Amino acid sequence: MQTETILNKIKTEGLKITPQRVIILKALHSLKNHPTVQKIIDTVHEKNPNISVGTIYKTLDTLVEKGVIAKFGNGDDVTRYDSIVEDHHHIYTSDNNKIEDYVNADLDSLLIEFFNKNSIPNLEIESIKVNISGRYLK
Amino acid sequence: MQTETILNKIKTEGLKITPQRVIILKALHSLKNHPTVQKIIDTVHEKNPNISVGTIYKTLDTLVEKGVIAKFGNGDDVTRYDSIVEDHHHIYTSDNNKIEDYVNADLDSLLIEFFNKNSIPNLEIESIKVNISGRYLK
DNA sequence: TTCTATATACGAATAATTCTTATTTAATAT
DNA sequence: ATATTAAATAAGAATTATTCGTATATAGAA
Repeated sequence: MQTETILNKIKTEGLKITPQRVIILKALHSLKNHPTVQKIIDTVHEKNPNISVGTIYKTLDTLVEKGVIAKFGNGDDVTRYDSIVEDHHHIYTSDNNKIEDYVNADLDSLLIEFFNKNSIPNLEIESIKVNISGRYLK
Repeated sequence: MQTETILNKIKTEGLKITPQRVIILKALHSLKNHPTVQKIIDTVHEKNPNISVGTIYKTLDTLVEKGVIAKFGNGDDVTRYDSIVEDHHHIYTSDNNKIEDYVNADLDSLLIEFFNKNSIPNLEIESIKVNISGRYLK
């Protein structure tokens, strides 16, 4: 979702469009690689050192709550934010510590079909995300 | 992996079998549901309040490093430990905050086959884990 | 322009995790 | 069985991450 779309969305939800929110959102969108809070704080503070850390945490929480950004954790104790909420998967590599997006509609269909045929008793599935771990060959 | 198997394994790795390690491992194995560190600490302290928190953290780290237990994070800022390292998937439900294991060999084959046909350039895949989110119908 | 609920800054408080160091101990060799 | 020693532990201090409380500021509505 683009920054503008998100701003509209949160406005619709009855939240105010503040300069802080705009700046934080733009920072998140400029950081392509699933940034940690610290990375977002650093980026925001480069040009706006006056925005408080508490506000950044709170704004991110609010955005997650409104479903316009996502939050996830890997096993490394760092919480990461994802500016994309649309369904997609992640590739983790041991080489670098980047987390890449993996989008593949065929995979999605395959999984949906699988769970249609093999449904889990009483469970209504809301999302299926695949985490691919591996390493890049030199 | 059973406690005994793990003890043998870490012994082979040149680590000492200490009472603390045995107690912590058993606690982890008795807690079926992907416990947080806090839960493990509480369980250990029920009968062994003398085992220090630092030791518990360190022991868990060591076990993860040796690959005999696993560590993962969901988006809720809590690090969780998994006594099972063998490939399996997780079901997250919004209702309760439990995380269930999902084991299905057919799903595994399906995924392996898919990525054989649709390999990701230069990436050697080491593991594929599926996170299923949903809610249980009453 | 005024008004008011909401948002922000600031720093204090809390929680989670790591680090430091003196002491203890498991496992090895004797 | 005992001595030896590298590794492990306890304890709590230090660090880092996150949340909270509150006085002030402000976006958006009237």
